[in-house]
Amino acid sequence: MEPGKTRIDLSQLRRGTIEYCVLAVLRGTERYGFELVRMLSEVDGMVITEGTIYPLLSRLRQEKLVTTSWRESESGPPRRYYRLTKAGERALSDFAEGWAVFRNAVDQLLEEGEEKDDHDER
Amino acid sequence: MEPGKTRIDLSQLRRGTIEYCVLAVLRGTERYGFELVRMLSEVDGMVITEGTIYPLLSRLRQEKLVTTSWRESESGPPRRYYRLTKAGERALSDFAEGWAVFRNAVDQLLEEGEEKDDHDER
DNA sequence: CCCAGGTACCTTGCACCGCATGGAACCCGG
DNA sequence: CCGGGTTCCATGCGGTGCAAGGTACCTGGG
Repeated sequence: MEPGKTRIDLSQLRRGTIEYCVLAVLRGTERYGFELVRMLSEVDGMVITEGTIYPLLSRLRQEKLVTTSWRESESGPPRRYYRLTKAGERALSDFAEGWAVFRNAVDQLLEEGEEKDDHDER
Repeated sequence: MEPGKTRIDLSQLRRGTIEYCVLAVLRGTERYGFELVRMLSEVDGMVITEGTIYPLLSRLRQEKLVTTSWRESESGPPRRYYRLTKAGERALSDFAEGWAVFRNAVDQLLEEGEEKDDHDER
């Protein structure tokens, strides 16, 4: 590890949000687990592995936020496709509300009293 | 509780952020634990209790992100005041970076596909 | 004088979830 | 037949928010 580059452990940050990011990606389409890992891994700031997603998907299924259906693949074992339920859609929009409030709270706290260097503008 | 108001458990969301919210509030001033609970509780979306803050503050002290000093109070037991260290300031700004990236990732995922018309402006 | 209630500190234990690890089954090309 | 890609899954550890409970100090009322 280089000094001066104190990387912070951000895995705790992702807690409680990955779940809904998955739901968000499932809006409108069916997708399978491995695909979700690839998709979300490509988003900057969203590291995700199989060890994360499969237990997560099991929980979503158990809570009836998604339904699943097996389908054959031409290049590999069969895939389990996930689709949003009504409850899943509602959970997602509920979360979006809570997220907005929380995000603003954190932004506000981080910005307050930070008027020295401003190199980005929104 | 009204029906149709399915509140989501947001405590998971707070994981890994409260710590830095505390550091943020400590920028420039000294504050004591009980005060921090009251301050953060007033921010919308930031529920916090003593059971959360004291273990958290202990950890911050152990990691040398804050230093403390006892001071008498005129109305009650003595207070332990917390002050940011250099390491604390650095940890805070490191987090702010990571937070911005993560927040944008979540925002992006939540917004995508939320539009009914098929023309985007970005 | 004592005791209820506010202030202020703290510890202990549970629950939750991200992720590392490891494994199974299927297919293909060499 | 063997290695490597794809696709699924289960298990266990570790960090952390929070509820519950405990101590000590001060003030005011009965």
